[in-house]
Amino acid sequence: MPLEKPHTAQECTAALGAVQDALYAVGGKWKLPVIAALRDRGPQRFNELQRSIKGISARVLSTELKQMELNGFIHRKIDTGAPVVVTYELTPYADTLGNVLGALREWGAQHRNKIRGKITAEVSPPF
Amino acid sequence: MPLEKPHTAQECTAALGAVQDALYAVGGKWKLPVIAALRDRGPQRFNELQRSIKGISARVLSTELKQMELNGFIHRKIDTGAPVVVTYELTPYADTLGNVLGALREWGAQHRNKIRGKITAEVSPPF
DNA sequence: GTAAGTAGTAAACTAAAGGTTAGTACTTAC
DNA sequence: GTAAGTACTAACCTTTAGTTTACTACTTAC
Repeated sequence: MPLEKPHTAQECTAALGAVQDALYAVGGKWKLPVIAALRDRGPQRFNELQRSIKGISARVLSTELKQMELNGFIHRKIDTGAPVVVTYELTPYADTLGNVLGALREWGAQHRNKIRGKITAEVSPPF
Repeated sequence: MPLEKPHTAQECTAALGAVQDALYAVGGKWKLPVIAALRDRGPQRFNELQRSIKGISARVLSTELKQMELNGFIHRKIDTGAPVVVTYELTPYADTLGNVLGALREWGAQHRNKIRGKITAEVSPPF
């Protein structure tokens, strides 16, 4: 069952809203690549991060980082020494996405196979 | 860990792609409301469905239904009797979204509380 | 025959997301 | 002092998502 069956209309609306909030938090083109870059290359500075994530522009990186900071996924660390150094890093809170991303990845992988299978099945038989 | 740590760059890219495919399949403004409407009101005809989902236009409903049919979530049943009757219904495959939607709803609900808590905490102390 | 319903599609629009180019203010290396 | 780097922001443009309004072709009830 897609969403456990809620009993009241309020519960149903709340469940829908919660799912949509979650989708919004990880949705868009670049949030996952940002998380992935920080996860497997560690904390990075702005330009470093831009180079890590192929194709992202400074403008978009900047806005994504701000949203993700608001959502608590990212910490913007400022060292106010001789040259100010700004470093972005994942917070422990970002780890709470584990289940969500795990479920999405698993379902997505299976779905990809299913769709590919369908196309191959429709096209291949006579060959 | 957000995404179990893959060992190769290929695995990492594949995992990211899978997550993005999944997000695409359930993303957008209306796919979840459509699923919810069919889930709790049962199979419905086009205009019926449009009335069930407050605010959706015929054009958008039409395109959402087509995409969801391609993804295998929905079956378009045609009874070619005296008046042709078209009915939309969820397929068993739509149920495979259970884990994904469950994880999203749970995380989303918790996140909503966290964010609300933060704002209240920031604003309320002196009062 | 006309009013209302079914199952949509077409054309034109607005809004939101994202991309491109350029520029700021500052620092460090040569 | 000039070239290159850091950490961005501003202005503008394109693309995509979603909305609005109207329309078709067909059926059923009165």
